[in-house]
Amino acid sequence: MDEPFDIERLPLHFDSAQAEAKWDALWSAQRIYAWDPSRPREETFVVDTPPPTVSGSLHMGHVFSYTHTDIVVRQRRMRGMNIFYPMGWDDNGLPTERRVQNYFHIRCDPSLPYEEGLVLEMADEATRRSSKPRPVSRRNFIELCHRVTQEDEKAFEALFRRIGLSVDWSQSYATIDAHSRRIAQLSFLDLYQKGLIYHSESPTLWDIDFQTAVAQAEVEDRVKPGAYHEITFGVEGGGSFTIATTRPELLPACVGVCTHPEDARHRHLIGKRAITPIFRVPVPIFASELVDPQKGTGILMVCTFGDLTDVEWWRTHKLPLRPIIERNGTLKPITFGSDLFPSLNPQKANDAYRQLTGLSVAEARRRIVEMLRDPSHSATGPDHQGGDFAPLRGDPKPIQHPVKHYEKGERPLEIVPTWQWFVRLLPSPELAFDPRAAFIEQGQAIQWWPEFMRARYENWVQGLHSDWCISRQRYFGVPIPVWYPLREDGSIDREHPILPPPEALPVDPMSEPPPGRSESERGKPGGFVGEADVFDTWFTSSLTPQISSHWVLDPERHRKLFPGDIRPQSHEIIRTWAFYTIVKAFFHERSVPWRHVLISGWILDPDRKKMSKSAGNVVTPVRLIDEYTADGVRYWAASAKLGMDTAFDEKVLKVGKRLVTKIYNASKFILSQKGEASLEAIAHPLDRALIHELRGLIERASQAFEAFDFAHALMETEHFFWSRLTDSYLEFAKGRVRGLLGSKAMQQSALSTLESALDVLLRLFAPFLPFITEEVWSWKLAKKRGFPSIHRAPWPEVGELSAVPSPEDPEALEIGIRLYSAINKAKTQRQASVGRVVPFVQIAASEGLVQRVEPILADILFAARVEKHALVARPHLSEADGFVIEAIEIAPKDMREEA
RNA sequence: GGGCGAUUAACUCAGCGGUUAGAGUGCCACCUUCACACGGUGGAAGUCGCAGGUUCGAGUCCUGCAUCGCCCA
Repeated sequence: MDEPFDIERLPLHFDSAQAEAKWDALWSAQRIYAWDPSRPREETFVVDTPPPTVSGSLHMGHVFSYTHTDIVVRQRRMRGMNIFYPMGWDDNGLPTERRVQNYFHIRCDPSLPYEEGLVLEMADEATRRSSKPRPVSRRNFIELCHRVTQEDEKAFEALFRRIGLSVDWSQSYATIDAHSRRIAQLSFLDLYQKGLIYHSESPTLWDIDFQTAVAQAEVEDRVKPGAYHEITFGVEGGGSFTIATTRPELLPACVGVCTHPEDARHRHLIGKRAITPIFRVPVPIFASELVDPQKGTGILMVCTFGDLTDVEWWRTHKLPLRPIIERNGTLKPITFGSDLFPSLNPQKANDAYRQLTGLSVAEARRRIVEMLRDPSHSATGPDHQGGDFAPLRGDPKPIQHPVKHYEKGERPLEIVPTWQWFVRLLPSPELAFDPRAAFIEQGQAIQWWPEFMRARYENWVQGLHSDWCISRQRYFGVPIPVWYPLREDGSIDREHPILPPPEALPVDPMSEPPPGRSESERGKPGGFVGEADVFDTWFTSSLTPQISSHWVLDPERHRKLFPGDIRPQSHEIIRTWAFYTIVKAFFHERSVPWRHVLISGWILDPDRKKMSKSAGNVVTPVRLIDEYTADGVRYWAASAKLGMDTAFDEKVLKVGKRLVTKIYNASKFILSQKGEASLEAIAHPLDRALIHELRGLIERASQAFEAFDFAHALMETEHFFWSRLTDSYLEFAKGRVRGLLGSKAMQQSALSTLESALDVLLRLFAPFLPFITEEVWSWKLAKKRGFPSIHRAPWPEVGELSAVPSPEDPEALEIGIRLYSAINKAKTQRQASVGRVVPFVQIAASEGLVQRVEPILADILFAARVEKHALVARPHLSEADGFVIEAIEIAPKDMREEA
């Protein structure tokens, strides 16, 4: 940077790899991207960066969206904003646990004691196949999770640096680090105090493989094959009816029967009691609008629990709770003939149920279907102890139906009553307002880019049907900061949880005693137990603005950073990340978390499938950066507008690299010219026309950035650079620049125009192509303009060119291009290169055009290597006809030296 | 089933009420040219998904339909 610029020393080709490494190191060393905490909020631009899930590798989808953010950030920085652009790592949660289990071939067994100094190596494939996972203690497991994520974070940072993200790395956080744990636990205490959190044993969506609760936002419907089983029930006092169910194995959990109030087929049954087959349990028959008379037989059994409607009926009709599914998805032992499980024939019921105990849901279904084929299990007879026909009517009818799955899970979710913590999202007597209406309002106070993405958010809020279950039965997560007293009989008193004071956070209730108690009381009657559950990862991730702003811990910093300016993210997590973040900001401070949400689209493979690790169609970035340069890769990302899914196409990267090369070469030429450039010297009509057009470009590019339409700004800038500057103006100016044409003043005018235009264009390109622009800037302009880094130089403004008067003919450049093209075309059609000398050309045009081209004619003809010419006005030509080459002579190749 | 988006040249995309619809890539022809062959010049290439409608005028607005994708049931 200190070396004087010397054209002779510049290599023919731009060494991008060397330059990228050099600038990354220099930017770091000079803290170009550091946030300045002393500047006020109005001058600050705050980014709520998505913390990537640290899962081992980044693909082009990541590069795509992170580059979008960086482009916006870099432009704002050049506009003088004090940028707060942190990086977070989302390392807690299931993806990390799964990766760590697989990496070391281990599983967590919380009953095991901690092994001091446990060192494990990555397991090889043979070990994974031949042996069972090694059990490790909870604490060892968590330590191993930390180890793996720290390695992953390094790899992620390296890649993010390679693509030139202007992140302030000193502001990094991890969602599992002590600071994030403290903020998450503070959030819990605050919500608890505000009555927005409650603890209850209630039916919860439950993944039987991961054995954890999941929230509505993590559930997805998958269309799976199933079958309607038509099963005949008896009726107390005589009669029968036939229900249809896809889950016959839940028959022992049946607590009621339900039909539509208007359904004439079943209206006579309402108010009576039905008797279930096999188990002979009397259950009430009631009516509900929620029943779809078109589905199945129009009458159905209500179980605890087959689906979420069952939960609703169970609540509203105060039905008994008869859960039969264990947390691992098998049928638990139960005894009929008890208060909870009544039966008209307990012995038969228990004989039957015994065959189901311990079976998986799928196995139990097959077994119970066999039983239902036996007429002796029918409850339709007068004493309900058998009947004339089997309860199962005909064969099950196969259907395709949506089944709820955990988004990361394989087997269908069950609904299991468990103790869980919830954040209120639905209206309730405890709240003075409808949270959903408030969330919609908050969404409207935020600007969504593109605007239509707001509909995704509103759809989600309107469809909310559950409070937010925030507890997870996992290990690597933020602990829920709660203990429970143990009664004298050793039972857990969940009604009186013990919470820590805010200053004690973060706490781990599994390894620390509550305030004022001693660890020796743990697990003893009269003592306490720690809450073993951890938070849903979204409970922490929804606090990224507060984690960055040090909410509660540093009010002054918080005021400078909250609410933020932009939240970049992708559209599939509007219902989770965007939604929960809005919820938290509203509940904690009645505020929006940020002013703008920027939604990047997806990168699709050529088959238009989303590029994702699980789909196995990822393209890894490093090879592409090596081949097309970091700027080239960024060019590709920058070419796509926000919200638009884009098919991955390597051709676009190639174009990016071509642009980088062109900037390098054109800059080399322009900046190697001798002489002092100044705006005041710009006097030639062509020069003033170029500057005039440049002012228009600055306006259009700046406006595009206001609407976060960086792709448009890039397109405009690129087009100007290529077609106005390098393809034409640069050629027209060469005669004067070399002193071969016109006066000394006109030479000054040309080189001043070139340098000024390059100066502006480099700055317009800088947010997109940070490496090549910084490289070129450093040659000469850095010192001359007094901004050592282009990324701290001012974003171009029209006003900075005000020393250059408007051209008399604003279209002078356009007219020049038309003449130049006409001559080039004539040469090409005669199979001559554009470099060939033209001893004579006769050009015809309209009278008006002839007059307009006069002031610039010499420059154009020089560029076209014309020696003698005749320019004639033809009355039959209009200005739109342009220039007509009526005659042209082209010199032989070897004459070009004489030019 | 409800909501949202996409559908423009072989490919990737601009254009979103106003003259014969654009760019880049690819293709074809030509050109080593003094910043650049990691170039340049020129060319061919589209009934703007389909059908109606509004308008003096419609890829551009409206209504249906089709196909693809996403979100939600």
